[in-house]
Amino acid sequence: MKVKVDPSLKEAWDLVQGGLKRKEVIIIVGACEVEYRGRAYSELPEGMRILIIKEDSALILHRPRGFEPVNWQPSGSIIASEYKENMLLIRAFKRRPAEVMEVRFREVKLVASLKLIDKGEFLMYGSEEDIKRAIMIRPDLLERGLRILRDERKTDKGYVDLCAVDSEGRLVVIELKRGRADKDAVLQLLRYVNYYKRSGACKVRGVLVSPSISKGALRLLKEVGLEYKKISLKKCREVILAHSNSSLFK
Amino acid sequence: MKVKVDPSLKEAWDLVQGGLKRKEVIIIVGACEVEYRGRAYSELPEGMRILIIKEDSALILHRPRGFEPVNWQPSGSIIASEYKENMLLIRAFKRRPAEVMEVRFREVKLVASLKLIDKGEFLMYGSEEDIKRAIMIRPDLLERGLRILRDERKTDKGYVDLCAVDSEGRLVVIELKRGRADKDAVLQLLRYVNYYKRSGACKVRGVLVSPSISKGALRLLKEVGLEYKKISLKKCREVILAHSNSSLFK
DNA sequence: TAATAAATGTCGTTT
DNA sequence: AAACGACGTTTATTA
Repeated sequence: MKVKVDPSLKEAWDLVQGGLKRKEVIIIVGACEVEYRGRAYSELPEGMRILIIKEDSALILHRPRGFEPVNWQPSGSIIASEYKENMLLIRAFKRRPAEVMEVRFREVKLVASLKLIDKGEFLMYGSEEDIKRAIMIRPDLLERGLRILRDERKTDKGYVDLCAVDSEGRLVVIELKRGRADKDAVLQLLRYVNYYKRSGACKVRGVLVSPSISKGALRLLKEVGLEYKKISLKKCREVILAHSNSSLFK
Repeated sequence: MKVKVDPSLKEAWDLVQGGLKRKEVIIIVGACEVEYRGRAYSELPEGMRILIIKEDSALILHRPRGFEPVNWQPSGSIIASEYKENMLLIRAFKRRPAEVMEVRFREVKLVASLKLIDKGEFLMYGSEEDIKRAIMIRPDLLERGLRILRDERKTDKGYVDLCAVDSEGRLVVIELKRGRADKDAVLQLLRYVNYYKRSGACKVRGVLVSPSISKGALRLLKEVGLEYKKISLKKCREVILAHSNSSLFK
């Protein structure tokens, strides 16, 4: 790891050049101005910020407040650094869409470059995919007598989350949301249901499944003759865990 | 600014405590494991990462690759740091929704805490708002004889981007998109147009305005009897600049 | 490559 | 507090 506190711009540039060459992660803290041109245009006059350059050439520039970076460039950019006229320039190009971000440092307070070793596998529970998994294990989470049709979404034009057949033989189109469902979710479901109604002969139901739903969405849902079923993420997690445990004993 | 390279965990903790108290921006680089519980659940085993704690208590944890943080907590969290059992704990709570993120450092390579002075005003051009502004200045960007109705969106239930009256006295509902318009944009416009058709007596047109549109969206648009008008962000920018220049001579 | 939908989306604005 | 829509959304998946 190479670190310099209050380096000259020339020293900082040397360190950045080395870091880029070795594909390390680089952190620069200092006074800079920023310009972006691409899908939109932005300007940011001088101020103290933190720039992170990652080993896959993603760039992230942070101000002292807020969760979001003020400017950035995603992975796979082409990065160049230059030292001229008492400035340290960092420039990141990208094609498709064509975009450029340029950071001009007037002063660097801290610069560091190091290889970050990070092999940890990130695990997340509670995604929409997890709800789907739970329902496929236990369709009765929605209603008794429900039979899930595997991979219906592939065969159809729309990307339906799940399809099933109810105890009376009706097709049940299911739309899942991991958070509060809104009007968009209802319209999404409506599109799929209409598709099946047009194309198929059998009766079609549409069910929106989520932990909660907005008032407006629920009103719209009922207006267009769709159904709502509440589900708990916690319950889904339990079902998945119980199932993977029982699978161990097969 | 306080910086320590390869500090002991105790030293790092001292520096973090001081930084939190003074509401500075803190950067920690080191080996850590992470846990998150809230709207979802996540686990990340040990690895080298970068943690930024901002002065408004936003937390951002970055791995060596990718644009997005692997874990985070937005502004306004309650942050606590602890030193125990050979670990430096950083913990961020948030209510509504209730969420906790905990970072456990086993080793710290670099820690820095400093006051970032950043008064620069961020300027961005090319937003949807800019398209709206340009059309309000020069409605003929869309078509001749168009008259924009000011702030129609306020009086209505839906948040229509713009309303206008065409040369034949028909109401024109306008939906703006700064990027490529998709099916969602068409459905959004359709909702507003239907609202006006139901509630009003006069004839209603719906026009989607954007720099480009997806094939599927265009097909859907025509199916439901709406119109498309291409617009260039560059042109909008020129119109706004020309207008603000001419305003100087009033 | 385009299109389509998810996301711990976040953020701002209005009700 | 809830709802609604924009975002340089980004990212992943699929045709």
